[in-house]
Amino acid sequence: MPSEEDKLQGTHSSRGSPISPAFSRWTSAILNYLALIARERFCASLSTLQISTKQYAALTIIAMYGPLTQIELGRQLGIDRSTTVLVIDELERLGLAERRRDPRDRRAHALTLTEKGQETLASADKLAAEAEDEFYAPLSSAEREQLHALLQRLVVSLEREPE
Amino acid sequence: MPSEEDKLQGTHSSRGSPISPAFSRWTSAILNYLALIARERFCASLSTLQISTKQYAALTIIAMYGPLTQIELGRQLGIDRSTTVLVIDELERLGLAERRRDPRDRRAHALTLTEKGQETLASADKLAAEAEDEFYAPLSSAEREQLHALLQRLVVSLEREPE
DNA sequence: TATTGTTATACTCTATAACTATA
DNA sequence: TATAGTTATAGAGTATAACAATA
Repeated sequence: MPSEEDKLQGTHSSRGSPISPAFSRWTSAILNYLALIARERFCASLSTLQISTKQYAALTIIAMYGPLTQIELGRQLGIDRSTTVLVIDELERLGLAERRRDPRDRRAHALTLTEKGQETLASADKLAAEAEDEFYAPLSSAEREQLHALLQRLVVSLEREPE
Repeated sequence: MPSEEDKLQGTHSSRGSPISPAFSRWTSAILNYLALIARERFCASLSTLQISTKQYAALTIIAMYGPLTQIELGRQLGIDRSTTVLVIDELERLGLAERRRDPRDRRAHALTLTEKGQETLASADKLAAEAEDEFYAPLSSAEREQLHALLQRLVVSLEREPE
């Protein structure tokens, strides 16, 4: 949040505690609650691959936009340079990503995925799809698409705002 | 609430950084992103009253269910006993809530709002309503209700689950 | 023994500031 | 001078464990 948003990473599980009816009139309160639960569950699912949601996000960005620098990755993830260092440190330790010297700018690193990184990403994508299927199972296909579309509209509108 | 929900309280503002298109296929990723923005904005709005979203949540619960104990409040907020102490410390310091001895159990505190606390809660409720109106302005009334209903359905389904 | 509130402590995630090596 | 990456450090928010008072 701020990935604060991604606070409450894989730390302590606040599982259980349902949202109080006192807040159910606020759409944003429900939004926050559901986002938390979804994150917790997906995080638990990803733990079988030994990675966090932020690391999964990093793998996704590197695969899609790589090779790219740490600054560029941090921008896509919405995190600081120094935080990016830690994320890549861990991915490199796990053998999922590599830092290479960028030939055109020797200050920068060119980030790429290893073969294992690509495999892990594919597995994580599968887990993500399963987690979504489970989480939105109470809705029909049409309703689920409707929800996605409404949320997407809000995102697009936010990006248009001057603020 | 689960905080985490409320992590990323009013700390550093990562405003700006939009969600990467790389994640837009996941409804839960959008959910997390929107929840973050909504929380940030509401938090900024509440800062005029000198309180955080968690403190606002506490005021709401005390007004609705009070007098109640700190344990009970913590349960409603989804936070630990020790964290509850800090929340109440601050509310008491601001003159918004009071700890009284519960006559039936002298270990416990009976939490109540002061008059100023009730006034602050009313102001905060107004700010919350305004924040919601602004945030969901891109949607029509019908769409906004639809969104709320879909999210509410997910919450209800989650509570039914054995897990 | 169990529970309420409290305190001390530790842990996680993150950012800020200062440093280095390049540019 | 400015920028990419790194490191050391600090802060916010939270939980865990131990304790006193009470049940």
